[in-house]
Amino acid sequence: MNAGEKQGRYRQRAHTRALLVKTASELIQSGQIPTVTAVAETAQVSRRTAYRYFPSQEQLLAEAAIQSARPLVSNTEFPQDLTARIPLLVETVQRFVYANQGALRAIVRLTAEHVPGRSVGDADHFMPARSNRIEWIRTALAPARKRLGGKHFERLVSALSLCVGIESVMVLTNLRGLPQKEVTRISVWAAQTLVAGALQQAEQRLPSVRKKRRKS
Amino acid sequence: MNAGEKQGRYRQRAHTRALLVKTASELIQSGQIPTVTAVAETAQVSRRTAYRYFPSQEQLLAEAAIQSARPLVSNTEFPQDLTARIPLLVETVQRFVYANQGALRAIVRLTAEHVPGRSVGDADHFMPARSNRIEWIRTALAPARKRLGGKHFERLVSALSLCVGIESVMVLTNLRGLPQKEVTRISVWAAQTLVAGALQQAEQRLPSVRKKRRKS
DNA sequence: TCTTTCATGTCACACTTGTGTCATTACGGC
DNA sequence: GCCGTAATGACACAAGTGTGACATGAAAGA
Repeated sequence: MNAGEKQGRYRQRAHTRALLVKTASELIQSGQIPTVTAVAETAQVSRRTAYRYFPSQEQLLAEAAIQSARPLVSNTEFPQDLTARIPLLVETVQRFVYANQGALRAIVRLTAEHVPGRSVGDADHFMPARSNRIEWIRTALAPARKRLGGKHFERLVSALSLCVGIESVMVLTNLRGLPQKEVTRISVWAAQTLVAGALQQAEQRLPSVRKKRRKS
Repeated sequence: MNAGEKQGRYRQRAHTRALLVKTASELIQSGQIPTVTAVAETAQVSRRTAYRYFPSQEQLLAEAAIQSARPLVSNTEFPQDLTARIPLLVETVQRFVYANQGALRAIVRLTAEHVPGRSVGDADHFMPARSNRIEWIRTALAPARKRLGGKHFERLVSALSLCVGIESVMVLTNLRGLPQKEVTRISVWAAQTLVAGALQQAEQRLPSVRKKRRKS
């Protein structure tokens, strides 16, 4: 038996927990970074109870941020042409990032604490923020998988994960002082250039295949 | 009269301020994220005084982190060949990032809190964390400035700032689970590909200049 | 030397984060 | 239905963050 999930008053527990997350999520989306007290009061719940479900403010906010982020991930319809998919990918992701900037920055704050080298004592910090960014990129790049081969495909995915997402927005905004429009422009250009370069290198690696690329 | 810099007891002020930054820097480098109280006590200074120089803990820690980072920025001798400069730039920066990961992640935590949209009240939050990353990139790319032109040069600088630095390490480490060696490899590839792409596009924009570059 | 500033220290206050302790209430099992 | 336990509330506490208000001592300027 792993976790006593459906035992005792699990219904009440689930309700309280969900209520807290939902309340925190709403407060975050309204622009604030709410205190535990604020969340508890808004949720009509004792502050102590909030701390019973979430060991720290950050845990609560992180979960709220993730929840408020997830619904916006809709399956964007990608065109067939690879070169047209990239701007669509980047613009969609960056628009999403700007729409949820507060929540995503909270996630960054949390993951930034987690220095990979050393896991801290007996704290069971479950790392929450496995974003779906990688999935989006993989989907958008799917048509290039065969042409690149698994290894180079993954390298391109990794490279694109640097050009897209909250971290890229943070860098271009805070370090370079760019407005949203410029941020998106740069991201799109970088992504396109990387994809073009990867394809170009692939062609040079396999010059014999080049002529066959006309098949289907 | 702009700023009363050298008026009054400016010597004493400078000393106290430097002492605070230095103390905080040392505490950060020892792995902690010190409280203002801790910094003040270690520096043998009243807590109130620390708050007189730095309006918030963040300001103090940010400045300390920057200072602890700066000494490691030695003028790396760049070769003349542009294509050889890029790997050197990336490897140097990424090695530096890994060496100061704790401090740099602290900076990220701090800057991540600063949501650009809304400035809070009358606090004169001057954002401190202008890293020198941009300088390094500009220096490394300097030979390409003429070929690219100011606008495209800056775009390339922005794009490279996404592939290099603590954020890139965080993304590739936390999101993709890559070890240091792989992180550096990906970063180098991305940077090289971006530079090559930018140059290629510049040639296509100015075909008349092409014959003057006889590089293979 | 003697004021006059100015940097600093001291004390205090409101607010937040976590945590511990104990009472109360309401749900679930019988 | 009753009872026991589990969820919650009510306080309390230590520590930290910023921020006032006021005292004090030392350096600057005459």
